Amino acid sequence: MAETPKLKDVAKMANVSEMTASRALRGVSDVSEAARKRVKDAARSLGYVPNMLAGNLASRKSNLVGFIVPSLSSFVFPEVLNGVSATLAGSGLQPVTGVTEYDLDKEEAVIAQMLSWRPRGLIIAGLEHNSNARKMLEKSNVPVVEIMDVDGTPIHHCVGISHQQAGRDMARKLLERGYRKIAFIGTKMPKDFRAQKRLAGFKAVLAEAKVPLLAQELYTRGSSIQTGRDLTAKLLAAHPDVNCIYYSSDVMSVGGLMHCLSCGLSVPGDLALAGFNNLEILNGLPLRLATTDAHRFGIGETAAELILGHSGRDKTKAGEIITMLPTIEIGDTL
Amino acid sequence: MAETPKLKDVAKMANVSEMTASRALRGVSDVSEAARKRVKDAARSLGYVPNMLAGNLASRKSNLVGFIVPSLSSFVFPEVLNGVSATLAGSGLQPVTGVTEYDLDKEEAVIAQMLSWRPRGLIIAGLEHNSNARKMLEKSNVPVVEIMDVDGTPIHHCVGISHQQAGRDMARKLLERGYRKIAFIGTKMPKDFRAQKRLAGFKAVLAEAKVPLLAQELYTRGSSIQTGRDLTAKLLAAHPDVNCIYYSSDVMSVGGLMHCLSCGLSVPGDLALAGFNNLEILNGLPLRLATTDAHRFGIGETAAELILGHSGRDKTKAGEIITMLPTIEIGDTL
DNA sequence: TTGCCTAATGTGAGCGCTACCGTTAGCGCT
DNA sequence: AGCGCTAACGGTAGCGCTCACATTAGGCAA
Repeated sequence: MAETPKLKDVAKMANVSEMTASRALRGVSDVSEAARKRVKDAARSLGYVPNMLAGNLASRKSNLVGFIVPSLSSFVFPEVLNGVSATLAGSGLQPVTGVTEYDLDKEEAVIAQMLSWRPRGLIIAGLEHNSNARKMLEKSNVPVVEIMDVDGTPIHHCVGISHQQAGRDMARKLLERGYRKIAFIGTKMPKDFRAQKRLAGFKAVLAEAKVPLLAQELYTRGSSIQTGRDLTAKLLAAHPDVNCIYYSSDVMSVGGLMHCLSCGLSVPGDLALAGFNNLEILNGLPLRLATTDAHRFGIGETAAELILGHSGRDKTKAGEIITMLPTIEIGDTL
Repeated sequence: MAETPKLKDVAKMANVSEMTASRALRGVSDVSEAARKRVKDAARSLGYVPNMLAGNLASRKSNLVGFIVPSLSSFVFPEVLNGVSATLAGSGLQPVTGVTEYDLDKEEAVIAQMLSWRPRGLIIAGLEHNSNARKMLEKSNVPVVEIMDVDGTPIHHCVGISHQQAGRDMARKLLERGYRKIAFIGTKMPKDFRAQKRLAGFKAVLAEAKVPLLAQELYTRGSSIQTGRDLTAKLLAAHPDVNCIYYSSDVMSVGGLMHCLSCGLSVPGDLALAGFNNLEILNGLPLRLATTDAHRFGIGETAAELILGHSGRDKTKAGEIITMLPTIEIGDTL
């Protein structure tokens, strides 16, 4: 029993051919109940663990789903992965994670690595890729689901919200509520395309309404409550007239709220706050922060479903574009 | 160019044998610079993507690392995954994620699935497994790193903190600070072994000091600020004399703090609060909550390093047990 | 020259499965 | 009896690579 048992050993023990053993273990038809039972018993008693590498090579498809995101350190992508994982559970497919750090060249490398597994599908955050990456994805025969964002041209499928619209909607909402001294706090990362799109949409609506964006604070590192708090303080110190701040993330707006709490600013009386994502941590705070729901979990679920749905149909058929709505949650801070 | 190009095609184009092409692409020695360049150019111009399934089958080892955790919906495991992913980046290895939902039978299934990939290593949260799972892991020839916890007998390697000690230390700290009206709020999940160990250690020290645990609130769903807030309110309503609460998670203790803020209780004057994990969200709140650092990211990093380190040595050599210290951060709430 | 050594390359022989097709046995029907 | 049909099973030929071992070419000492 030194070596790991192979299918051959199981077959021998069950007195059937390898083929029958293979069918029995995979739950394929054309096997009598008696044989199936013998095979399963043999497999169990030998402690047989199938070799997916061999199986998938022979059948020319794998049970892996690539999941490629810019980061795992925010609250955003882990929750998407959670949705993917929940939907994939029980299907026999498993997600392989790759992180790009908002770098399109790293993304290309990760995509290449993923494709070398001949995965059943690829879930990638964002619609922006460098030209090599696009080419690889297009000629790869692997169904691709681009997630989070729908503002662009997907390769096959796409599930997300329009971040442009999210920005525009929030700007309209703020204007509608009468705010005119508006500021923005967000990430500076030039490769966070979605944050950029939100800001662009936001600014566009303000411009249309001839309302200036009074101030803007940008940061490069990850979002955090502390950063939100510090930048809010800094921004208000420099622009005391601002009475409404739009943040690129809820984590940051929570920091804003904490600043207001600790220095006695009334919200939304003195300062209105709005974030983005609708994170779970917003629940239970002294005030319900205004935000936009980004459907993280649902996007993960839907992306995984799209890939599961690809079993029957042929590979790269017409892509589906599933647009979710960036619903604004008004909360108590506007 | 209908079919995906194979190594054979690259070799033909570069005028070398498959073997030389294989060596050239893998960066193995024994290839002249000229040949290597020709091969790489050919590969690029054909858009060649190697097939890991075939390659790994032939070389009998894969570039996958299994990562098995009970859940992805808390803040805990995504951050561990982040550490794993960060360390693995650039090594050519990639993490495959499996979720067990705190169910040892699901865990067994996930382990079986993972092992069928003949992964380079397996990272599993927790030291508790059912006997089948243990058996599979032991006879699998795959290095196993059990993480988070060190209270138990690891299969090979182990990286984590002692949760018993974390509970004991916090109890001592509370007693030392003079608290005697102590309560606990935590998860009821019978399969969250680590939370149980913390509570056991906590209770043991209280018992030694003959200090009763005045009250205890348990919940079954995931931790959240809202839940922490609600249960704190409920507990205090039933036990107004309690002046110190230990929570099984920081997310919950933040909820406790929010409750105090909103009903004017002074912290720690009226009520002292302590949590567990040292989550990032603790930074920037009105008060720095007391907590214990659980070294999530570091555990992920270290586990991945252990697996990377396994390249040279032989597979299942003496296991390393790496114990990190559950350092208490006193903060402002004790 | 001859021999020996090293660097660079090539040649089978699989890795452990599954797709594809062929075979066999058993049954009901005319 | 002879036919067709289906359920159950098996043999063969790979999947696309890499290992372990040749083999070749060139360089240098004796």
